[in-house]
Amino acid sequence: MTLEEVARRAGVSTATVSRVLNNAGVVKESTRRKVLEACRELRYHPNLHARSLAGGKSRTLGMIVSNIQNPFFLDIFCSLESVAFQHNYEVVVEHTDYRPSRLVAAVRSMLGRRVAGLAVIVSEMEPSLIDELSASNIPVVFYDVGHPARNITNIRVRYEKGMQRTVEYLYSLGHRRMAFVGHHAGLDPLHERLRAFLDTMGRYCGEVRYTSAVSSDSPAGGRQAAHQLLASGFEPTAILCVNDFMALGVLRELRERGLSVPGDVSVTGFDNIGISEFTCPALTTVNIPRRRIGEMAFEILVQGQTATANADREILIDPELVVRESTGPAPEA
Amino acid sequence: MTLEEVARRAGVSTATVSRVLNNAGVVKESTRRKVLEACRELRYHPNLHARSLAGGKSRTLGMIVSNIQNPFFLDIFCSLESVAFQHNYEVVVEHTDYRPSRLVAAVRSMLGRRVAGLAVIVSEMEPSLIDELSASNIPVVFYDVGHPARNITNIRVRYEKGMQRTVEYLYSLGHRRMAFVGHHAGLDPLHERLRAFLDTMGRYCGEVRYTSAVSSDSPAGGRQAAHQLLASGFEPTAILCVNDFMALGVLRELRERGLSVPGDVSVTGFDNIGISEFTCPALTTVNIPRRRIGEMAFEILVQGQTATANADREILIDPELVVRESTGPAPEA
DNA sequence: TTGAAAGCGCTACCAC
DNA sequence: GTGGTAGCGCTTTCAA
Repeated sequence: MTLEEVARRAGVSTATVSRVLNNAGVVKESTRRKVLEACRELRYHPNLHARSLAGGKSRTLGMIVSNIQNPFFLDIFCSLESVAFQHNYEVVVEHTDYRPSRLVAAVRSMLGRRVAGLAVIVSEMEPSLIDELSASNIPVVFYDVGHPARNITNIRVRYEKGMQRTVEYLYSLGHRRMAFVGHHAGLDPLHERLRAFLDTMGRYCGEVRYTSAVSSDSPAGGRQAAHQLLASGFEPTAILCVNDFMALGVLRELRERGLSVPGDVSVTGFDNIGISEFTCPALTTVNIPRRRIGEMAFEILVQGQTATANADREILIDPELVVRESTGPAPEA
Repeated sequence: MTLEEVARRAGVSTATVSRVLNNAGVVKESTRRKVLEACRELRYHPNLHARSLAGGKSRTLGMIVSNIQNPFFLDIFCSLESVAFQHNYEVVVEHTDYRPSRLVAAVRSMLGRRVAGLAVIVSEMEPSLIDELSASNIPVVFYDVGHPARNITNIRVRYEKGMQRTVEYLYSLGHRRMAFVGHHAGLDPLHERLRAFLDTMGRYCGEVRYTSAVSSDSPAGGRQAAHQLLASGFEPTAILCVNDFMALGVLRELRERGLSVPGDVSVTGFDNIGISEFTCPALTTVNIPRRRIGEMAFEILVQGQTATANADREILIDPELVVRESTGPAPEA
């Protein structure tokens, strides 16, 4: 089914059909009606590839995330998608499973689609990408990774701040043995969270003992990490998780072991995903404004042509601690 | 950046560049190298729209879901995506927010993309769609809704079975006051779950009292529904949720109210999503094999050309009860 | 208000 | 092995 067949059926030219379908130019009401009817009868669906090719422009945004199963990423996607939808854009999402090679492939694929803008919300990185993207000339938003450039805006969260506040808070509650649960040790931005943890620990040198464990980014991973942690004999009074998703599993493992939270062990997450409020006990965490990040991404990608000052090319977010029920005084305090 | 520029730079024809890029036909190793280098230097990314247009075929599958935030849908997407990826296909996903109008738009959009196959995993429906899709001639898989047709395969879960087993199980534990928590009362397949509940209730006529509440498909919705339920004065000893996602909220509300699960109230979900195992207490639910559904969808869409018998066009899944910790004897039993 | 026709960037077929 | 070239289905001037 093509434009031409519709045109023939309606007894007009393809140009006219195109005008009708795009509400462009002026078309006599009667012909418009004829065209629309022909479309219906023929069950015509315009070929979007042809449209993009001919039109040269695109109303599609791309988004790449590390792990779409983690609500943190999913929420940002939904937020972006929602604003985009309101503005008559669509967004296609791809995920990398934290693998740099898949990141590269995903970026290529997005560039091949000629997306109008690309949001890269990932934890892994491949240095060559920033050159490739910067050369591509399409608006790009990086979250967590990458560097600002002509067409690249950076959004990053000050993890150190969040981590620091969390540690200070726990310290003030008397905790002196803390453990960090993370995932994918090799990745930079995650390393950043771990480093933030270690740095903060450094300040209490001697005073606070600590360790860390690593597994996959999932509740099951969190559970496994907690298991490992507990089996090691190190008896933390507080476990800080790299994110809420893993914290779910940590909570579960603790319960399984008969340890009460926060009675025996305090637990903190990071991100403040929706379900962190529905865990038992409700999770103390660090809020990252995912909705806002999605909205910002849209603004930057679509309306960002205005702001060209490189000064605006880096956006910093200060996360804030959200105290709920999973943290309390250290047992021995 | 176009094929032609690459060809010029490499000193060959566009045909040759195309061959190299698609590993098609035979190309001398030296020219192949030249072409590849030109691509690299020029940072060339083939225009996928042009490719689809010219090639006529597509390695993209489409998937439409009602609520991508609900892990049930997300899991099926991930499963499909994963098999697809292994076979060098991609899948684009769109979500409808349970709105028939968005379903129609999503289908149109997918048809416009000329996807190689379409999986429609939704709870809402628009009757005209099945005609439209059946005319489109692309392989389609419907889950829960729609009817089999020449190019349409149906996967459906026998909710009645799952619901029935759940009710029987609860009944055997002494429960005589049950409540159903659902969402989007108007939708057919959901109605189906509710009806399954009501039907089963009917069997115990007089013996079991029951009611139901409705809210949005989210933990917050579940919480609200539970709130409403409890405020009504009806004191259920068991709450059956339309899915696990909402059950999360129900569990939370109960805890908030100081009601113990399963001591005071038993709770069941449906779907057996990953986190249902991580709730507190772990959720008794009905398993729906999401991974398998995603895999089946792929097989049907991509390899399904073989099976043409209409007999194969409907696949039934019997869900099974997974008993965990959120259910127990009725308090007064 | 409408039509003719020149591309958009690529694939695929047919020559050489 | 490689090049020429006719489309793929649509948008978009430019004329009429």
